[in-house]
Amino acid sequence: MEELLQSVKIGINEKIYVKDPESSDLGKRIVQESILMISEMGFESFTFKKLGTKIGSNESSIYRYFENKHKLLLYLTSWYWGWIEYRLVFSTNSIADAKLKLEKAIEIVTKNTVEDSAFSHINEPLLNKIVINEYSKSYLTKEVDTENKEGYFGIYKRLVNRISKMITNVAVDYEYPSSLASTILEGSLHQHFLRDHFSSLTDCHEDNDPTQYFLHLVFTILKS
Amino acid sequence: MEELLQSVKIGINEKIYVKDPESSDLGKRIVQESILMISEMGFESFTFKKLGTKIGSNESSIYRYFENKHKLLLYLTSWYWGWIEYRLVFSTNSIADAKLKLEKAIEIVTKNTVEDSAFSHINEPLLNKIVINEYSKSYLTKEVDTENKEGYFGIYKRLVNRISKMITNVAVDYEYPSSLASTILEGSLHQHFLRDHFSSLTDCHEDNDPTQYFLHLVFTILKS
DNA sequence: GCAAAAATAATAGTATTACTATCATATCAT
DNA sequence: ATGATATGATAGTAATACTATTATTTTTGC
Repeated sequence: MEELLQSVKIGINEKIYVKDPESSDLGKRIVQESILMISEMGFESFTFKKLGTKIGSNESSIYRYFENKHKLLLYLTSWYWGWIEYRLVFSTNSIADAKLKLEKAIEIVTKNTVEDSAFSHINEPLLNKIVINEYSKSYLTKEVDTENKEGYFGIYKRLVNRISKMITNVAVDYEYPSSLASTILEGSLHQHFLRDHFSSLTDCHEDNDPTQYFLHLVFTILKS
Repeated sequence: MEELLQSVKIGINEKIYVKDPESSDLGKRIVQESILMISEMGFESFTFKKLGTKIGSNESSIYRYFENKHKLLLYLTSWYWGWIEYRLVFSTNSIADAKLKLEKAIEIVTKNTVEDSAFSHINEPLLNKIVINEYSKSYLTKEVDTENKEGYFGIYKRLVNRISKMITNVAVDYEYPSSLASTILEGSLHQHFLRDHFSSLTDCHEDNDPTQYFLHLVFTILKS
């Protein structure tokens, strides 16, 4: 299993990058360091110039991998969702019972992220922080529709649809499986954010985490 | 009632602006035109220079009202939530039944916005678009915690808490009233966004709007 | 082991942004 | 009429988000 995982590569829409960062050492350093920098200083303060200095490389070299920092964010978040999807498929595949399957899926999607040794240059917990703090910015733009047509959000959409189908498998008559699936994904990021910055707006704290909240919410709805 | 409304002013944290835009003609034009421009071109493309040109005024004059465009966004979104809160309090005040009260609140908070003649320089439907597309950007920053301490998000927090209390009044034993309230507010904006740009990720379309989805969701949960 | 190709680095330059500062002019209140 | 306040015009700055060009390394194919 460990060995199997080591050969897995998260497949990302090739239009998102100019040159595949997985294909070279510099590329991997760009990805690795950008995760550290963005999680530390936030997406707006992050620049290719700063990243170049940090990795001892040149600004112009980074542009050979990504057109701009928006594309880099799309790359990082796509990778994250691809990784979540992979883990979701992997862990739910063998579960026959629809309810248990959905339960597992919700756990994977809403739990706080732990490190995965299979991808050594990627710090998953920090990437998770980035997704919580920055993911919305990748689609709340004037270019969403064109970028969506280009398939830049493909992995995320596939993930929502997987969960939507799992919901339908638990309750065929439920009228809002896609809305509920997207609420789980987006809402979970939001609850994590509230826990960190607006604790009075959430009941998710130490024991009561977003996973508990959404498990209760989803299964109460689908029971009826 | 019409006359009563005409004298209402949405109270916004004074630290958000340098000079109250409601206090002058130029200020009102700044607010009025910025709503049109931001909703049309998006927040990132919008600049004070462009706004100055549009209203036949000077960039430097706009800086006398708002420190920067981030503060202007805080102002506009605070106004929006203040206006929603006002309408929510106004229309639920006379309702004695807790369930009907919450139902009304959810309607006000999740429905698509219609124009309000009481505030002539503010185009509420366009402001609603701005909130859907840009609100997250106002708090997904490195400065959230300091700005939160300054009270910049006070109106929004009060609104979430009002709904949270209404939830508790319907179901005392429900464990996640604040999380559910924040899910309704944030989730509703998200479902509106998905309807406009990622229709495959939502079941909210013409007839099935976010209001229906959340009414069903909330009352199913609180029933049990 | 060497030449060609590919990758990376260095440098310079551009338009735009997000301001700040200063000074001039217009309006308004007493 | 005077002084205060609001607004406008102009200029300037540092940083950003790039593009373009040329130089230097590194890789690779034979």
